[in-house]
Amino acid sequence: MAGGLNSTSAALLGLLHDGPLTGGQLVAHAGQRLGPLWTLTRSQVYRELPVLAAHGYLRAGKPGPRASSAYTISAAGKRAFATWLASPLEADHPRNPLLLRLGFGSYHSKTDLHRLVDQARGQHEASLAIHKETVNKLKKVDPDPYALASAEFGVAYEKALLRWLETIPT
Amino acid sequence: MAGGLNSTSAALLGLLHDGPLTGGQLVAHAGQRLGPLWTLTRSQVYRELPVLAAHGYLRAGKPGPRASSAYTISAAGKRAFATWLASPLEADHPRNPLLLRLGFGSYHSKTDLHRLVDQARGQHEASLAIHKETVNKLKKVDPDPYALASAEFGVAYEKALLRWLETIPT
DNA sequence: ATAGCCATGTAACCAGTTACATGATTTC
DNA sequence: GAAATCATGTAACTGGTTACATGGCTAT
Repeated sequence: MAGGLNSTSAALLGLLHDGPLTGGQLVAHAGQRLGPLWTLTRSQVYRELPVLAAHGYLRAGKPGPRASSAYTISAAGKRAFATWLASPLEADHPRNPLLLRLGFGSYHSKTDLHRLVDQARGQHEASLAIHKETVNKLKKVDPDPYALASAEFGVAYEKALLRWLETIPT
Repeated sequence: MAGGLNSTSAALLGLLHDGPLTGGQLVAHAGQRLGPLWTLTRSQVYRELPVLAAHGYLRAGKPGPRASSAYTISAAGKRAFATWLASPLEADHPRNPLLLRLGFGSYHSKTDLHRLVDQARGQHEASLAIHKETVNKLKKVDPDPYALASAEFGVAYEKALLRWLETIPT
């Protein structure tokens, strides 16, 4: 972490801009605020927190119940986060299990291929519904236009995938 | 690997259906045939090959230059691959660095936000061009409709993303 | 024949997932 | 106040990336 933050750490620092949080609270906030856009597991959070503290980006408060302490972001932490925000965008490497299977399409039996497409359709229709709901909720409640844009990406992605799905030769 | 194959191993077994290949050749074939649909590094290949051999899915030939031997898929290997093909589709968990940054959109300066969007546009226009070219090549040369469908997914994905990009509030 | 280059294989590292142990809290 | 449940923190493991060492090939 000499040069820059990894995405997980950056996400944590970002979340802590709104005030001190404990590990558990961070996990919860990440789930809500970053939601399906970027996942973050408990293990990752608890692994990164001490590292960030060691770098002086965070300061741990007094341990509460279960040795859980709230972490506060420092000035250095805010600086590191700002640097990350301005740093070059990492490449997007989508890795879709459906595509791998489809790459071997000619080895599939007709039935297996149909099942594969059906499964994919089911999964992505479900995701589409979730993203649509998120969009609707945000439109009513939250004024942050970027959270809305992210959710709309989800909708666009799922729609594009579903449309493409129907073009697969059977 | 008691129950099923992981995606990497499955990809290797799939590639070996066309005949014995060495580690290096497998890497090359993966790059060509699976291309951007599913990446596979040398390290992964060399790690999985002995494991697959130990399971009896592959049989190593006589070592050639540089201790590289061609691996042949066994009947058990073909069975394992067929089982994998028919097994339930894993979920698709896209994880897009752009979305994470955008999730913190309100912390961006206007200039940084513009730069972010510009970078993303550049990256995805480049990807779109590559996928389009792949589609064109395949249309002329390769008769496999599934390879074509995969490449067309690439095009659809990039187009959807680029269209969405322009809707981001500046 | 040698120098430089490329391909091959290895190893160390980092990120992400799953599964577990145990401390707190609620409920009866 | 005991039992069941839930949240918290840890640890082990798997998958993926990066960086390195060295064998073999090519060109002069």
